[in-house]
Amino acid sequence: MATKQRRPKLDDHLCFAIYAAGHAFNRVYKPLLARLGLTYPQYLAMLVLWEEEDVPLKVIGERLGLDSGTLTPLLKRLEKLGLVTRTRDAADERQVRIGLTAEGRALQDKAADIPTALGCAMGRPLPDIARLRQEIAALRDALNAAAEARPGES
Amino acid sequence: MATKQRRPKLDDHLCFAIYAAGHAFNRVYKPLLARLGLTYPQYLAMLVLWEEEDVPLKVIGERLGLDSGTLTPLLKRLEKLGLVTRTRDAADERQVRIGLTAEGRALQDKAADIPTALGCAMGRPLPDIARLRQEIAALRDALNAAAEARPGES
DNA sequence: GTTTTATTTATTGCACACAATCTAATTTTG
DNA sequence: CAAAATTAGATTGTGTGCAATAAATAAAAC
Repeated sequence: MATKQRRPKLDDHLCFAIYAAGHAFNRVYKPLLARLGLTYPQYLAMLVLWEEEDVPLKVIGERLGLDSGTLTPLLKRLEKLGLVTRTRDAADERQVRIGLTAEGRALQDKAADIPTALGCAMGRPLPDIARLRQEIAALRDALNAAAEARPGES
Repeated sequence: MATKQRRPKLDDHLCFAIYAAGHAFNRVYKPLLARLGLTYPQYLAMLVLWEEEDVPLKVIGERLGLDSGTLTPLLKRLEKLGLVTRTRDAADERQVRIGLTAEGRALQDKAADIPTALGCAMGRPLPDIARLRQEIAALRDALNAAAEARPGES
């Protein structure tokens, strides 16, 4: 009687918990990132580039799970902000390689305190966070595999 | 040396795990909801209304964590689909009460198999899911409290 | 070497998501 | 009761997200 619920309510849904947590993260990040002039997805793109510069757009898309319809305008905005460069690859002119400007590289230092601020906002011990992150990553992989395998089969 | 990492990489971020898991959920839901003619946020709004009809827009906003700028057009689309009604409250004309049409109520049956499909896609035992959901809900509350308390303080 | 096929990016259109602003209606205050 | 403050929605503008399409280039097949 506790389980076997026919019509799950909104708050029983794991998907909604994730959805709402994503919004909550955004609310915490927004004022912190506003000082850098970045949105959250732009910050994620910068995280990729701070790990490795001069990568094709496609690689950023694979890392973030976003396609060119999202990334093309996003990266153009970062270019307009003077943080990244967009250049056609000379060897394969289909590819657009995304590089960092000096200003884009320098921004990493200004962003250095953000992870600390987020750690405080989450208010839980680090090992807890790490475990949760792994569980959610595994969940994401299972969902992506299911979406890939049977798109819409019930 | 294992901890105390100065510059966390993308995949170390819990926020990114949540962000990517949200996209993954959406990819699984999309083909399932397409058969009902709904998007995922529209489905969430219907979940609220299936719990309680004839509620003000504001109540839906509080349950989902969305504001009128998002909900007004979303509910107008649901109205155009013939699933909900939007009527000014006679007692307080500032409020728009959202009700269900017969068709909107009937849609609940057509959506009955979706939670099962999602359970399969997640591929983990139910108690596992429930615990994860609670942990993420607690995280969301902590983040929202932090965003509320100090908007942008580092 | 030319035709076909596949890959990569860009573009367009639709639907969120949220800040800021506006309007109308209600409640509070004096 | 009248003025001020609050509240509920709507509107506008910016920025994702993704499907579908187009365009350009490279690789493969013949």
